[in-house]
Amino acid sequence: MTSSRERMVEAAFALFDEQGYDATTVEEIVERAGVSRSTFFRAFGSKEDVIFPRHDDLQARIAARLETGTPASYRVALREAAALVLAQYLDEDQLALSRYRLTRSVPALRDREIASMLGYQRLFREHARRWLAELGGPDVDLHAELLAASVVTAHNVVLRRWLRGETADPWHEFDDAMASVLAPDASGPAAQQGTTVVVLQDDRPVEEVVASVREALSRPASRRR
Amino acid sequence: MTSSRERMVEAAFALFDEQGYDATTVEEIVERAGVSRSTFFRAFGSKEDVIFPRHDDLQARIAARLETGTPASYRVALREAAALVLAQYLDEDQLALSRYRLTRSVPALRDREIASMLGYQRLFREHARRWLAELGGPDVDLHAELLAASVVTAHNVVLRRWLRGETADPWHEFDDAMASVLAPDASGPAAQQGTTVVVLQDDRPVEEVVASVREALSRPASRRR
DNA sequence: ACCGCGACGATACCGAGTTTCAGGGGCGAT
DNA sequence: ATCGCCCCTGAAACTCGGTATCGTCGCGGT
Repeated sequence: MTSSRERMVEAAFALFDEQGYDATTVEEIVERAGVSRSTFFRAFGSKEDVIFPRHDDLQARIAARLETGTPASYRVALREAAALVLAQYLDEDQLALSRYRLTRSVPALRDREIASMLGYQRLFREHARRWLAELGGPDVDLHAELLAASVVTAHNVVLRRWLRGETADPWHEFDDAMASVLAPDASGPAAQQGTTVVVLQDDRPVEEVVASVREALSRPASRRR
Repeated sequence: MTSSRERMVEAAFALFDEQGYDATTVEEIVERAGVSRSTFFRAFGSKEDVIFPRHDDLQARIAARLETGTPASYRVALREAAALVLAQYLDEDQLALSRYRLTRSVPALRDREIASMLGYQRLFREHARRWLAELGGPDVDLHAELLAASVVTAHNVVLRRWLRGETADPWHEFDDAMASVLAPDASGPAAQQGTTVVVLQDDRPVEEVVASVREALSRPASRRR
């Protein structure tokens, strides 16, 4: 005996696959699932929510994991909390792939997924802020924000690769991505670019630089450096 | 003679301030603005869009500036593109503050603003990907993504501080934030003596650009823009 | 049997957004 | 001046997501 909630999720994804998200009404979903409109909105609150059936659950597990972190081990806490998200998607498998197709094609759903990711990022940020505050350092707010954004972004890159079928070993890529973001001696993404800024002039007189600029502007744009 | 578009924006913000976003219907807005419902939806497409009246315009300006970037000068391009966003908010002033109050209290609008920020971030990411690809280096995708996320996040921290009235000099904080995310290590001697000249846009008269360069070189490095 | 409670269904209603049709006012061409 | 064209506007009907209300059924506890 499948629960009516499961039947609604199943019916919804099937109909979205068949005729698209916008073209599918809640009326059709509840009809196929054999329930009433009231039941649908009681269970999911909105038509969009049925796309992310286990969102609340995941958010709670992330919060729980972050709660156990300490300033001394905050990198591990962030890494494992991000791993919870990846594990959830890998576990959902077909559901995650269907959702990916939908979020690619329907802007409203894409925005919705982004918002939920930012929800996770908010959890990361708040905990990072506390940890970094205890550790001390300059501009804790900015650093915590950047840390959370980097972790979530790195996770998303790996997740998206898996969703596109571009990787066979997402966990390995996840470890690498987390290492490049959370490595103790790395100060941020800019420090790892391995690129150099081109210094065009150093101690030439100002007027000489100005002359170079004027000359450069008279050349075709494609040749400018 | 104010345009009907302006009157609608004005009426909408006034009503949102008075009675909140959800409690205000489009009917009331158009009534105060003296236009019809049809006109409203023709001009803005949705009730949410009226909150971000110049969004399309800003997005276009960001894209235009990023187009002028080169691999050698990508940090400056990113920095100045981000500066466009901050400048837009500072310019809107009261409108930006009203919007901030709304986005804090109405989840739907918060999601909407996040989505538009991510729209900017997407522009940053795509251009960063191209630039980093030309420069070479490991995992261009990941680093382009992290770079874009870091720039946007750093910008948002400064913007939010200004919106909360926590800073009197947002441009100074912006410079610092961008430096901590974009600048190569500034402790080397080359960074102290060097002068980097980057021409981003060339639709201004040559002499005007030259004048800007001369003037900029006479100012302290941290204040250049 | 009685009660409480939680899940479900039916209905009415609100408001956002779309579609369609009907003016109406500039504006250049003849 | 008149005609035709086009763009902007208004009016009204319609779809559909989401909310609120109320009645019903099942089920365990007493």
